[in-house]
Amino acid sequence: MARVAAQERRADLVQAAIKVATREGLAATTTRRIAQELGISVGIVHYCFRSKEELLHEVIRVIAEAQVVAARAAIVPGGDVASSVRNAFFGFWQLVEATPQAQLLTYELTTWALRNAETEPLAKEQRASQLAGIEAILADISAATGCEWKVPAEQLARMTLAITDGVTLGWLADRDTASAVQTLEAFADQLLKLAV
Amino acid sequence: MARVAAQERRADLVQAAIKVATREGLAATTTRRIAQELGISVGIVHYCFRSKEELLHEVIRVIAEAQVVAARAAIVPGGDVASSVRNAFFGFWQLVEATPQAQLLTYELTTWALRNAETEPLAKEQRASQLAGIEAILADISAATGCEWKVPAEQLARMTLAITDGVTLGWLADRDTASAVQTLEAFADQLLKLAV
DNA sequence: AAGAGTCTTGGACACTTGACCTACTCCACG
DNA sequence: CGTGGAGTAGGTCAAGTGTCCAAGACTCTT
Repeated sequence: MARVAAQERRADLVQAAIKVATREGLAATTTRRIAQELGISVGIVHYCFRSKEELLHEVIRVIAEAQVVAARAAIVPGGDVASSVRNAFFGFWQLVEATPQAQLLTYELTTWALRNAETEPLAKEQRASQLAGIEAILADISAATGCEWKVPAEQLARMTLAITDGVTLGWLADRDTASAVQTLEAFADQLLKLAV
Repeated sequence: MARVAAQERRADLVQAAIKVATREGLAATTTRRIAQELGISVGIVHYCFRSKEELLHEVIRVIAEAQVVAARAAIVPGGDVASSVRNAFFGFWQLVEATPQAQLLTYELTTWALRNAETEPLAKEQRASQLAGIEAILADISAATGCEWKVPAEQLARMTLAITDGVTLGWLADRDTASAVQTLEAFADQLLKLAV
């Protein structure tokens, strides 16, 4: 295999792990399977990472970052509050529909992280970055449209995250897109009533 | 070990599996560990169930039923719409706070079921029964207080499930009870505006 | 009491897992 | 050059997994 710097290999391994986990599930994501994805030998995994767990830590961090970036890029700036909020939800939903397996993976990673004490902080971290991302979007909308929120941005972010998480999880199970979008729109309307 | 009828043993095994999975996580729930929980030999698991998967199918069904029963038992009859809705949310939240690991298990089971084609219907079934349970609760409230809902009960149920799922998942990560309750209350208020 | 049918046992099986090891190849630098 | 260390290949390891089986033990019917 081509010679690659260890640090670059680490990034490659993280990406390979994400690919495999997205496609086949977290349970099927073994060190062998990850190495196979890159066409390299298993030994490299333990040369680049102290353990498989350390690799998964990195996976969670990378995904959390990517989520925030993707969500923020999805919103279309400009327009009034109503269309901004709707656009934000719509952008988010496009992401979900385009990458259902990736969404499922985030839930798998969350439950995995929550199951033992040492990885639990990662779940908190992941959630904190999600909330921060949403708060940033709300601030964007507020700045772009000159509106204010009746409730603190922090609480608004928590409500939004609960909604998106809940709707996504439900849709992953029943795949009823029409209902999911309808629910999302209903919540968007409710949210708009909190704008001044 | 004491001689037990196969059908009874099946129920015992399901309960043992739930105990182990709740306490130690779905990944740690092996056939050996389940048998150990009952103090019986591993062979019995495959004497009573065709496979471990069949056992987990049963686990999902039993848990889904229990959830609905618990949620429905939470509402206090009598009183106005506002207190009924609040009571329902409050009762649900008490269950979550009392059994965080059990809630985590439901998410683990959902992601597990969604990961392969043959168990996927179970995830749908689980969700359908949750929705049906919430619809029943909404109907109860409607009947008891003589109120009507501005939107179809089905959509209302979907919104409620999204909220409870989202808030629960978030709380499992950050354990910020005050914020979770606040978010739940905010949603309850929004929901009340849909009552006539 | 004898037998049939129902449960239980403990071990064996084929396989996968994460971890680790050693011999090797290659490249940059002195 | 040539040498040392970074990077690789491929294999081994013990411990785990779900599944299966033969043999025994219990309980009811005849």
